[in-house]
Amino acid sequence: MLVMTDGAADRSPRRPSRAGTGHRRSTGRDVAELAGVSQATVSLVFSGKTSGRVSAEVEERVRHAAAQLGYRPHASASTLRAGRARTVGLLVPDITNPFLGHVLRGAQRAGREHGVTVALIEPGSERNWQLTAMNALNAAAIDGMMLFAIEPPPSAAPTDLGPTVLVEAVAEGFPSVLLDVRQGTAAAVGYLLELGHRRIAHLGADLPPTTFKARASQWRRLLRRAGVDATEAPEVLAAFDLHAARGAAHQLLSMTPRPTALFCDDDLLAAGALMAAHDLRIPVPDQLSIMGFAGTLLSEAATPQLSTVLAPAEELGALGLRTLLQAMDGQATSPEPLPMTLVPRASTAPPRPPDR
Amino acid sequence: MLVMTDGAADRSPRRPSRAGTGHRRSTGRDVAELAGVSQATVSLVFSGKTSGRVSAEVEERVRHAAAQLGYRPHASASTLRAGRARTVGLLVPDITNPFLGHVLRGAQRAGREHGVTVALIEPGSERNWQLTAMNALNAAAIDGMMLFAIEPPPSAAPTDLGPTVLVEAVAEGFPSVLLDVRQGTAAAVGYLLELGHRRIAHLGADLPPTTFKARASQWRRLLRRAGVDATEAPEVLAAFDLHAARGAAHQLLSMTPRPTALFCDDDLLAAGALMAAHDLRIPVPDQLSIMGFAGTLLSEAATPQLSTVLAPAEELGALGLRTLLQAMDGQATSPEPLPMTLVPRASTAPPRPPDR
DNA sequence: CTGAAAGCGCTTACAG
DNA sequence: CTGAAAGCGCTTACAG
Repeated sequence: MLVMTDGAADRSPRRPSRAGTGHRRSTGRDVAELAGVSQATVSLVFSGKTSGRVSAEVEERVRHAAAQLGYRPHASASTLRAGRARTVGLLVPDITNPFLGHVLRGAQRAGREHGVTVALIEPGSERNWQLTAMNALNAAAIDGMMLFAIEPPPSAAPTDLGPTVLVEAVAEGFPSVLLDVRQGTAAAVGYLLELGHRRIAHLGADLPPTTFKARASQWRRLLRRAGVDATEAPEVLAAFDLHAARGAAHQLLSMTPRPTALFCDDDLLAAGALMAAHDLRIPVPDQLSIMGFAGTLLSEAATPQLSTVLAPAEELGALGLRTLLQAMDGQATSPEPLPMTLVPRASTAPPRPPDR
Repeated sequence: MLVMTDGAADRSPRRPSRAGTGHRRSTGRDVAELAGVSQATVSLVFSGKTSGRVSAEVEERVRHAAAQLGYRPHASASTLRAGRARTVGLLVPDITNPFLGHVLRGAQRAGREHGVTVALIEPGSERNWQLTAMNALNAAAIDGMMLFAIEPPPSAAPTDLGPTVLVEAVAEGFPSVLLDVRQGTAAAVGYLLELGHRRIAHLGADLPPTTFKARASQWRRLLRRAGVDATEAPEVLAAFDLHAARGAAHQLLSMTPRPTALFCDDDLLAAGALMAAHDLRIPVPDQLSIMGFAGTLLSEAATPQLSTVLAPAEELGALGLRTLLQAMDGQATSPEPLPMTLVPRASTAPPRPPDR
């Protein structure tokens, strides 16, 4: 049996080493020695700045030596010297949001192409996200950040925060990356209208980001244009969780005359509405159509499967990252909003004429 | 309008500065100057090593000066000098797994107490997770890692990888943090038996981690002990996604005699089973009981809501982190597995006597 | 095309 | 209880 001593021998003042692993990390100097070049050349090779500086033959020698030693540049040394971390933060209000995984994945994939790492940050217990963000920025742990469905307070000027891009949120002076929620809402509500529904109620999310306001106003506009009166098409807002949505849907479904369709701000809310319909023994889609929004796993897993409007989540994350990279270069421009796709499934059908 | 120039003036060779923010980050030296102490004292204050080294009065002065300047220690400088990143990696096979958000949250909260950050790493496009992990470790970006539901290949010795803890996975020589899956399975299957079911089929996940094997063997053991023959209680394995689960459940539900209950390895698989029951017009729970496993959002959002066994996800993450911290100190011990909790909901009921 | 050297902002053993 | 100084491993302008 091998007993790993970590003690006396390792306590030399100037030579900190990774605990427990036994072997010392190799450095650029080690690689340089083995390859017979200077340490600067090694650095050039690993930062991809060889063109016109290092010959192909020397580069090959360096890479070979590095592979032999299992060398990777020390991220912190590089950050410290170069003044950038090549890491950006993705600040989210709730890590457990099912949509998020795909946004993060898209951002990470796009980041990988540019040598940038995406760190997921949930402000959580700290007082507020702005503090968290400033801390990360001041600690030089990140070079910039994406705020997902969080709006900066009006007091926060873009220059206070360092390079920042809003994803599914809007604020004066910040570049935004958005879904085309108006078009998505038009697709969803238009589809319900085409099926023959008129009493299309709205189960909305009671959250500040404008992405939700846009759904509401567009829904209202389309119904008005179709000649549906506001009294026929009620609206209830719910907190962004299953149980609040279930309660709000109960309200909507107790109205007389009862809505024949529910347009929900998110799949999560639609899942809550499905629970309410089940509670009240209202068959879906025979007596009630339910439309989700987002196209998460939840819309597929629901019974019946939810008709929804699919958001290109990975693309949103990737576009967010690319826009942030531009903002870090001082070129902050908001790209075109990303189109959404209607996905008709089993939770929607033409309205049935009332039985009585 | 303010035009932010980033150019000439900033191009001095020795003085890299954060782009676009206008103001230079303040350093420990700035704080020291303002507080009238040495830079070393500032460092002592911020690394919490003041006791018996810095007087309360001086500490207060330093903190005040730091607050005025908005100072935060430079994370990379600290990492470089101290030889540890105070960051650990959480390696996961699939970022979008709904269970994961809670595990990560638990790990992050526990980490915060120890000044440790948890970075979420999805190996994704890279060749394999081991490469990703070694890269992160070699780049000194992380000090250790948790592998969530991933088993290291038999060839990987614990010493190759640096400090590593397995979460919901087991391998020779690595400390493991586990759910008490045997107890959870006993709760689930015991509950179905008590309801009066005998033909309890198993819809299993076709994945390597032993956590799944444990469910299968425990299910089989309990049925055998209850006198239920293997032919009465069939088993089908499915890939870990909704559609595979749906297909596998179709298989189980086409058998004669049909199982009266399905014990599923995860809520996701149970949701697929629910879809299959719906496809086949088998009412749940009247003609078929379905048990999930995990207690994710999916089990709540399903219609009917899924009876399940709740895994303490946040606690699992927190315990994983604490165990990793111990492993980094050379004290690698596997804690007791975490108990799971039966949550009876609407997808289970006593079996109905066959109609014919 | 390559090398020598400065210095990023910290931490820490040591001297006082 | 406090300060001066070394050095972690890089990147980069400059000299050759």
